[in-house]
Order: sequence, then C-alpha cells, then structure tokens
Amino acid sequence: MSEPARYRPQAIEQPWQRRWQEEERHHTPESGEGEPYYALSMFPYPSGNLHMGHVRNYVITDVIARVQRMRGRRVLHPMGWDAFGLPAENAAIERGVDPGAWTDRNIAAMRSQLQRLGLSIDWKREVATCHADYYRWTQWLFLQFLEAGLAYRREATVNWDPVDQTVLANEQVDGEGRSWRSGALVEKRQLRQWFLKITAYADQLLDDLDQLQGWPERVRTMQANWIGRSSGAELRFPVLTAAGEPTGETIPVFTTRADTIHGASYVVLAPEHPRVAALTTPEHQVSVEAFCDLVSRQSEQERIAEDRPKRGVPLGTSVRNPASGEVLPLWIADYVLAEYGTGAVMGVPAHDQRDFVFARQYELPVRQVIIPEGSDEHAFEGGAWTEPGVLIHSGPFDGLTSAAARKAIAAAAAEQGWGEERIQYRLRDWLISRQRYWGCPIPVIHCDACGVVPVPAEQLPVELPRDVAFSGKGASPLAQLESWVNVTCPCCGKQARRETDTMDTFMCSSWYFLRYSDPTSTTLPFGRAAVDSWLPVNQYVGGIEHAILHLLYARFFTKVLRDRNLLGFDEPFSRLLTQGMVQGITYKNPHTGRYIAPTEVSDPCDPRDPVTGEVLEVFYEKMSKSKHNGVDPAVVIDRYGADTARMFILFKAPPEKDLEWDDADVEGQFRFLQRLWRLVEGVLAQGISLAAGSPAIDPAALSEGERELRRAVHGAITAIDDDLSDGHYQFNTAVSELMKLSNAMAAHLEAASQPVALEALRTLLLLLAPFAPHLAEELWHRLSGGGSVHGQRWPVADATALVQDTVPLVIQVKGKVRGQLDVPADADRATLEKLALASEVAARWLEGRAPSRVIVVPGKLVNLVP
RNA sequence: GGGGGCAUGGCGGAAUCGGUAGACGCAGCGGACUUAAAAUCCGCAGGCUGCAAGGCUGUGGGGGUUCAAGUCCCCCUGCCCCCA
Repeated sequence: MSEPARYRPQAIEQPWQRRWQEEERHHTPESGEGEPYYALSMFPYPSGNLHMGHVRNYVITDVIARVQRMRGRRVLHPMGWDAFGLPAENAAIERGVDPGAWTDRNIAAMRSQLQRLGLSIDWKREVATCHADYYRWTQWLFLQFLEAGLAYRREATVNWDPVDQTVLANEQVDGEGRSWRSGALVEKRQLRQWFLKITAYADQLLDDLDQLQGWPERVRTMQANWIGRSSGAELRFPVLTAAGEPTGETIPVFTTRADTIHGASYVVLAPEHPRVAALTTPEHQVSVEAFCDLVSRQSEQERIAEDRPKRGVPLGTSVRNPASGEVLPLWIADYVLAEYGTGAVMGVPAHDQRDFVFARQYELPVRQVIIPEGSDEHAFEGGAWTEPGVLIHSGPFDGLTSAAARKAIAAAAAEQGWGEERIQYRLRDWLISRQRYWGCPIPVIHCDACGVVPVPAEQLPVELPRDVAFSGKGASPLAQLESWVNVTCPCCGKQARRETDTMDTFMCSSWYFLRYSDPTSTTLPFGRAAVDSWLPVNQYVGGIEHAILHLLYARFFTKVLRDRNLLGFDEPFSRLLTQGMVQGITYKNPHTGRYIAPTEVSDPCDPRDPVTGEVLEVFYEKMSKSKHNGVDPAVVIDRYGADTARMFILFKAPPEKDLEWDDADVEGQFRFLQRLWRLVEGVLAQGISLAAGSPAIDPAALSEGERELRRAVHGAITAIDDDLSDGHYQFNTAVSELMKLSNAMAAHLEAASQPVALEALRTLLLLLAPFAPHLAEELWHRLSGGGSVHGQRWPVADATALVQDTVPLVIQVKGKVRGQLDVPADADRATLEKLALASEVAARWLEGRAPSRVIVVPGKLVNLVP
C-alpha cells in the first residue's frame, strides 16, 4: 500500500482558489432564488502591506458570507480601496514617484495578498476611490450637497506650517503642536474652506440611533455623545458705550444654565470671535492682539482642558446683564471656543468650574445665586457649586428650583426680547477642504462675475492632473499648477479659476458601500433599484476606531441621498460588528525604553536584553513596526496555509475582543487541520465515498457508539447554528464545536456503519467549509462528494438524534452538589424527586430526616433542602 | 472630572432564563510507539487535604437577595475605552 498523502496546504490552496475563480463561484447573483444578503468589511487604505488586523476583519466577513450562501441567500461580498490620502503624496514628495502609480502598485500587491486568504469576494465589483470612474461620482454627489444647500464656504482655522509654508492635517501635528516634517511650531490661520452642513441632520442622526439595535451599545453611545445635543437658551447681552448707553448691538451667549444668569459677573468671547476687534477699546488694543496671537498657537485640547490655567484679557467694553440690569465687563479668554455655540459665554464663577478658576485668577466677583435644596448658603473652598438647586439673589425668580427657573427665565427673556430657549449641538459642520493634491478635486469654479459655479455634471470628472511637481512646500500642488487652475467660467465664459482644494477622504468612504451595489454604472453613482435591493448592509464589520467619524458621515450621506430620492432607506448598516485589535507579544527594556524584537530574545521564559542582559517587560500590544511585534500574514500563510491562519484567528478570541497572537496556538490549529486530514485519509483507506449520497439511517438499529456519534454530529450543527446566528457571532466557540465533533468522530467513526459514518463525514465538511474553505473543499473532493462543498446546503440538525434514554441528574443538598444519578430522560418531576430521595447521596446527607423542601429542575438537578 | 466596559486555572477563553464553574485549545506532566528524538496516539490536570472514597475551598475584594449567584443588587479596588 502506498504512503497516505499528507496535508500540505501549499499544494491545495492555490489550485482551489484558481478553480473557484474559473467557476466564478463568488460572483454576485443579481437575480434568482434567495433573499439578498450584503456582507461588508470596511475597505482598507492600500498601504501595500496586508497586516493581521486586515486578515481578522476580512476573514470574519468571509465566514459570514459563506454561511449565508450555504443557507441559500444571494450574497454580495465586495472589496475595494480607500485610496486617496497623504501617504501617496508623501511618497511623491520624498521619492518623486507618481501618487497614482504608487497607489495602483499597492492595490495590486494587497489584492494578491488578500486573495491568498481564500476570501469569497466578488472581485468584479472592486472599486478604488482614486480612480476617475469612482471619484467622478464623489464629485457628482458633492454637487448634490451643493444644490441642496448643504455645502458652503466660510473662514475656518487651519494648521499652518510656517517653515514649509503649507497647511497641515491635524494628524500631521504632534502632541506638542509641531509639524511632523519641519518640526516648526504650527500656527493657526484663517482660510476660506468648504463645509458640509451635517448639523442640519443632527436630530435625525441622534434619533435614528434607536433604529440601530444591531449595533454595539457603546458605538451608539459614542455617536450620541459626539452629537452632544443639549437644550439651553440663547441670551443676549446689550453692548454699552463708555457712557453706559446701549449701542444697539448685543452679544448672544449660549448657556444650559439660564437659571444662573443673576450670578454672571462678566461675559467672555472666543479670541476668534468676529466682533473682538470692533469691541476692543484703544487702550486695550495691544494686549488683546498679543493675546489673540498667543492663543492661535495653542491646540484646542490645551485650551479647554479643565486642569489648565485659564487665561484672558478684558476688551475695555461693557455689557448689561439683561436680567439684572447690572453692568459687566467684556473679556476674551482661551477657554471659549469660536466654533461652539455662539462663541461667547456668560461667566458665572459660583456655578461653573472653569468660570470659577478664571474669576479667581483675575479677581472677578463670585456671586452665589443657587443654593442646595433645603440648605443655607454654602462656602466655596472647593470650587463652583455646579449642581441644580434653589435660586437666591435672583429678583423675581428667588425660590424657584433650577429646572423651573430655566423655563421661567427663558420665557421672560423671550417676552422681553433678549433671548429664547434653544437646542445646541456639540457636533460641528464637517470641514471637507484639504489643501492637498492626492484627493478628490472639489468640482467648482470661481468666477469674478458669477461667483462659485459648479462644474456642469456632464463635464465630470474634474480629473487630477498628472504632470505635477511635488515639493512639499507652499500651496497645494494643484494651486501651483497654473495650466490646471485657469479655466473659463461655464456660466459666462470669462477667465475663471478652479477650486484647488480636494476633499477629505472621509467623503470618498461615505458612499462606497452604495457603489458596490452597481459598480459599473456610468449614468449615476448607483441605480435606485440596485441600491434598494442590496442595502441596507446586513452585516458591516470593521474596527472600533471608526465608531464615530466614518460611521457618522456614512449615515449622514445616506440620509441626504434619501432626501434627494437617490435611495430609499434611512440607515446604511443594519448590523455592525466591531472587531478587536490583533496584538503581538512585545518585549521592552523598562530602563532604556527600547523595544526588542522577539527574534532577539533567546529565552522567551526569561526574556533579557540581548545587549545589556537586563530583564525585559513582556506584554501584548497592537502590532506595529516600531515595536517589532508584528507578524506578517504572508509568512504565516507560507508556513501553515490560509486555512490555519483563518481558523486560528477565529478561534483565539471572540470577535469583539483583542486577540493575542501566539505562535504555539497557530501550531495547535495546524495540528487540528492535520487531524481532520488524517481522519479522512483513514476512511478513504476503508473505501468510503460520499458519492453514494446519504443512505437512510434506521434509528432503531443503531449501536450505542453510533447513537453517540449522531448526538455529536447533530449537537455540533445545533451549537454552530447558534454561534453563527445574526448579531451574536461566536466564531471561537463554533471552532471548538468542530474540534469536539472531530474528537467524537475519532472515537466512533471506525465502528460506525456506513450510513452513520457518511452522515458524520458529510456534516463535518459542510460545517468546516466556511472556516477552512480550501481543506473542506479538498477533503470533499477526495471523498468524491460531487460538485463543490461550497455549493452545498447548510446541514439541518435532527432533533431526534439528540434524544438520550438516560441523562445525568445532579443531586444537590442545600445547593451543594453531592452526587449524580442516571435517570430516564423523560422522567417527570415527581419521579425525579422520588429517585433523588431514594438515592444513596440523600441517605448519607439527610441522615434519615425528610427534607423541608425539594426543588426539581427537570433535565438538570434536584436540590434537597434539609 | 463625566459616561461606558471589563476582572474566571500557568495562559487564551467556555458557561441559554440564576441551576454540575473551568467546554475547546495552548503550555505542562505521565504513559505507549522509537536505539533515540520528532511526529503521532492514550491518559492526568483549579487550589488545599487524604492511601483512597471523599472532604474543604474557589470566578478581583467586602456585603446582600435566593433552595441555588461567575450570572441579580449595594459598596470598594484595579485595568481598558470614549468624551472632557
């Protein structure tokens, strides 16, 4: 007899991948039987290197897609590339390569790495946001926003690198406010930029979170907090002349604590507030300008952190408290932000901690107007009293509770014309302008005569020019390219200039999931029928780092496009799974702070610095180059095959949790697949084949071992169905069920009759197929299964196979387990009680006394309480 | 500072509705096979105690509800995330 073939994934995986591709096995059925199912992974940035986080993401989605196919659904499982962004432009600046060519090379490299994982992706629907046939429609959608009045331009603050003379993205500014490239201290500059009016949808984005029951609670909470709806009042403080007469101008402030207005002892504007210069008296001009200059160099984080000192200067002008009539000084301070609310607040030191700190610093009066309910005035050693209470020193409002006073004061303000109730959001409009080359050009033209003119739809796309010089300095490369900038106005035909800003890449990723439904459309970004039939996405899978921005923007786009009649649903993603990080074992020298590569650690049980011999810290952290703790998926696949990598990553941790990469566990997973291979080799040697189909099983004629095997088979189906049910995916326990089934088969298969053995083998391979698609296919083929294992129907559990004659019954005495009894599975409560009382255990522990109480849980236990 | 989450063997993790804690795997130990090793197969395994049967104890700590608590309630400690 010849040596049985060994499991060599390297020999079977690529041939099957090629064959699946030839058979177009993963193409999306546009019509036919079965409900549509849309399984989607967040698309990657094409860095050129696939990392383990990607692998985890795409394998999870792939298992879901494969199971749904076997359950008879028509599955859309696409992939694409979030392909605009800074790295390509940096490569251009540093190495002179063309960003487009660089990106395309990376896409090709990552696509082939992804394909090695055996993912059931329909590559015919691939999109790349940097290709003109895609960004043409990003531009078209921008024009929809413009037409709807949801895109507008205004002055906003940008990070300005004074050395490179260029605008920086927030990510390019480090924690100390320095440019990542030049190291210069970054300045704030005002620039006219494009915004999308996401605040117009704030209420819907908040309210519709209730529809998203298939999303993790914490993601919904994070979005709700980000939107930050708060109800309060806008109150207007009249500006006074030096002589104390009203000028007619008022300063509007937003507050959630209108009840404290009588405690206001000053009013503060943000340093960027547009009225600052006009409201500064000549003698304060120098100090105000100096202060504004200082603040412009601070990050927002520094400005509003509660533990930082608050700084400010007076403008010299006074305002009148509209409630008390009192004259108050007008200040500017770093802790007030121009972007939030009205860019002005009333300072109430007694009842707001930041105002309190500020008032102490500048010796402004602290006046208490709220006291704790049922108490006297209290002293302020600790700081402000910020809880609600009862009003004092508040004229007609004395004695009201905070809640009642907020209503009453807002009502009085409305009646007297100095304010009204108002809803305020923390959410700000979305700044989409980037002064960068490698992004989607904003399709508008600036004409001296006609103003902002949208590029006519038939002239789209506005293509990125290819003949560009990248210096990394000065204005965006687009703005420096006169031949591109100078155009004629589509309206009047006169000389005009192109918009040179490109879009935030979040624009491109806010609709790619819609494009997959109709990826080749040349008349619209997607057809209405196609988008409505595939969406909303049944299951979206991606990292928690996108919990706020990407998911919020995608929801916003969906709602706007719905209102433009381009699609017919409210929310894009029905279910969301946020997978955890993949962490690598990390060695660090606690004294030098240096990270040591695992290959340099000679003894992992006693890890020491290879140079100094010091004992190293060992922990798990997100894989990254700088920490030398990364594991290359390609290396793992080369060594063990894609199936082992897939199985390991699914088995090692539940999907939402962080996963600690462990080579020994990978090895263990490989051993499991080898055992399956040997199991099948063993039955092949006996001449067993699946070609005969599924011969009938006579339940009455089964041996005890056969019945046990069938219990394992159908128990596995039941358990895995449960583990893979919508919204509570537990791939780790599903894999462990496969292991249990394989263990049971190893014990009972040889002695089993052919029909029972065939049922077990068939089921094992079907259940394995979504997890280890190559091995399942190969074994299916070797057993002459006929067709592809991936074209088979998901198995259905036979409940009668799970039935047992006797079941173990636990005997408890006063809640403690004292013994076990085999009892008939169908015994009723009275019988169980009788059997328990008659047991040896009862006799021993009750010592002849009758129990005062007996609790019977059929199928589980009897608890005897003395 | 506010909001949310988590804490189970040496390790990763299981455990429907409160009902046998530790499934499955890794590492470990013992045995078989082998000249030997690897691979493979069989077995053991929370801790303490006992020759054994067994007993006691045990899900970060403390209290509570219950016949019964990893699971529910209150307090505390530690870690993580988000917003400040």
